[in-house]
Amino acid sequence: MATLKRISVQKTRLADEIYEQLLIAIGAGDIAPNERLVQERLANELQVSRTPVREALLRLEQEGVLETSGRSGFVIRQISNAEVREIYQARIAIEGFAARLVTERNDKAVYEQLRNLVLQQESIKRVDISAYFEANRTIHRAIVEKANNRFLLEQFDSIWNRSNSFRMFAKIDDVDLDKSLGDHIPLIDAMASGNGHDAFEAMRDHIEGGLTLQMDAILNS
Amino acid sequence: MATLKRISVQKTRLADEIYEQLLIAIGAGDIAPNERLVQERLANELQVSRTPVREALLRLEQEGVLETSGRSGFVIRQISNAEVREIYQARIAIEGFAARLVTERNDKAVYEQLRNLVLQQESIKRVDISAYFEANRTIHRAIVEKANNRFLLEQFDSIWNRSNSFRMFAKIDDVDLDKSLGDHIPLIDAMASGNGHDAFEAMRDHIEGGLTLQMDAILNS
DNA sequence: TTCAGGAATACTGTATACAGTATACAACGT
DNA sequence: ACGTTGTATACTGTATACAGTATTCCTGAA
Repeated sequence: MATLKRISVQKTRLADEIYEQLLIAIGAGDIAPNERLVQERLANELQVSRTPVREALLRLEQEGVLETSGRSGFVIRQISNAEVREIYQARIAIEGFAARLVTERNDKAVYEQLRNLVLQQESIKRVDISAYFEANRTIHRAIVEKANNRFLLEQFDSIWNRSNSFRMFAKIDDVDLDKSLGDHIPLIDAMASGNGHDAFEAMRDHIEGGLTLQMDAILNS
Repeated sequence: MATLKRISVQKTRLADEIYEQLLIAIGAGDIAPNERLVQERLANELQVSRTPVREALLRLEQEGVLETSGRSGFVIRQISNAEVREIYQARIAIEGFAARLVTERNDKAVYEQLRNLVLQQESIKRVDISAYFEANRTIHRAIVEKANNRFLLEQFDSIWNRSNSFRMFAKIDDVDLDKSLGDHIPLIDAMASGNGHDAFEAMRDHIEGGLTLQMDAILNS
């Protein structure tokens, strides 16, 4: 008998779907910063019981997206300015080293794929902040993916999920975001130059540029 | 009226305690690699209900320590050789950059504190692998702590928890572990020399030395 | 002995029930 | 109006109940 493919079993837990939905809702700003996420209310809205809702909320709490507000439910965790700086710094550690690893692979095909992706993402219509955010995330994630290290990728996702919930770019002017998004080709070029250290420093400069924009926007708002 | 201290509220969830216990038990090797962790059995042993046990297991699954084994409970997730390499590589990203940050702070007092800690940890009686592991973890964690970045520290913990559950050093000879533990003072010296890049590379060399020991041990066993 | 088939079971995932405590509210006195 | 006290409520955390499916075990035929 021919070996048959296992039919997709969708061994999916409700908790996972709820987790995803909440993350998206938070990123889209559909949940107000002070809104209380109450298990029973969410369960009613989603037409499930409290159990999977609770599991999703606990996971988001664990990941630093939500925090428990005593006996009044969960709330989106607010990030201080100091934490914003630390997030960008941690990104340098991960994405900078990923850029170095990619460079040390020295595979021309990889650079071409990255360049194509950047061009494609830069050309999308950016109607809102979320679109900017996703384009940026897609580009940076692709670089980390090319480093072939699932732990670096995991940590990338972990840190970006938090930025997502903070709606990191919400305060930056469109014109600056546009400029920042256009900064990616030089980054790939630096990687393609072949020196791992230069690649790291290029990523570092790029991310620090983003941090500067972010902090200026916060201070001017 | 005198201001009274808030009595310790211990707003602790059972799930958190169970999580800690399981992590310790796994690290100590008290749970066999193929042992099935069944919710109801654990609940009976711990004299609690399935709910907090399940929450702890789900968290450990999420963190990559356990994996679900279909309808036969949870099992310790085995790590492939490729993943071992990736773990060490991710450590270079995080701990290397942390070393650079510490060096760029250029605070003499910090180096002294680190040196004292290293001397203290190197002198402990090492009765078993776990003691080695913890001494090593303590030293490296202290360095990351000095970088003053809670996200780097979080990622450090995340990755070391996995190593712990993998019983990372279990196969390495005592004599090699001894030598490796003695390698930390030169590392601090390199940081104290004041150049951030050198600090990064020193940490990189140090961690890659550990990787070599690890891989040799695996291949010879 | 080995394999197929089917019943029993073991375990998960989800729903519901219960207990306890912080929070909100209302009533009262000042 | 304002604060204080008692009471109701809302919400969490934990326990238990239920449903469904993979896994195991047993039986019997080849």
